[in-house]
Amino acid sequence: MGISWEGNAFDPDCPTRVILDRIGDKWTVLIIDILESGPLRFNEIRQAIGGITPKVLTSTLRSLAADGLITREAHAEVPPRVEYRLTDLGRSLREPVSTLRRWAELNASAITDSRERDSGPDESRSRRAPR
Amino acid sequence: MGISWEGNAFDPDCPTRVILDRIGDKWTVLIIDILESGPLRFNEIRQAIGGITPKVLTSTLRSLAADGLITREAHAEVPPRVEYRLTDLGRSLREPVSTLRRWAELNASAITDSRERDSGPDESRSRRAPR
DNA sequence: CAGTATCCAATTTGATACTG
DNA sequence: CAGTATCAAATTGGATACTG
Repeated sequence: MGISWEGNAFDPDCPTRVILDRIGDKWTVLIIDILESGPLRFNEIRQAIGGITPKVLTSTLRSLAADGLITREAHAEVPPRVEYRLTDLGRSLREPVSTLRRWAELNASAITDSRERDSGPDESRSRRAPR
Repeated sequence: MGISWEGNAFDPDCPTRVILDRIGDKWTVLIIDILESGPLRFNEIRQAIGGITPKVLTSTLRSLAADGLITREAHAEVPPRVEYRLTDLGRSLREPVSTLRRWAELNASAITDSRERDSGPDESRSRRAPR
């Protein structure tokens, strides 16, 4: 209904806050992207991403599954085989994220230019604004 | 243009990563929303939001200004008056964020239901998935 | 008014090693 | 293979007090 959550960003259960937290996560969007082309196993995801430790991958995957964005299917075999698959809900998230991505790419230079102006023309280039 | 940054989520300078980091921030979206209706002063923003400490507000505002999403105008008066104002770039960000917000609200119940299913029907309700 | 300065607690992230 | 267990490092967030 028309209930406005705006201003409720403090509430960790506000749907907007929930999804903002998810996609703000370093790995979430990447994992969703990777799963788009089909289900993958734990180590396949791990290698596809590179740089993620098993612990972090596990917790990210769990969060995604808890929110219903992906499913986890453990096949009772030996050696074990577990497949992670994007749900329809997870797939549907790609569209709004793409919108954001397009905005980001379209305005990347504006942001970069602003940052350079901000840090000053003759300042060390390695510096970046605090986040 | 066609250059794909997908898979470059590690690079903190990847435009998508940049914007995902920004809007994933607890206060950013809220501040942008609040500034929509007109420029505000430091303490006006602070009170409008509530719960943010000056230190955090300062750094958030600095980041936003560095990326060109808002401007900071200090008027040489006493007592000092500083106005923060949304830039066109900042305003333009509201649309993709709204798309995301709509998705979140549309799918909030699906996520909530999934979480409940995930934690089990008879488990403590205070628990939430790790993020 | 619009911040800054300190300090601290909590959360995250990761490296590394180990196991059902 | 698909994780878990530990531990350490780093990044935040916030409380509180003070200042140009």
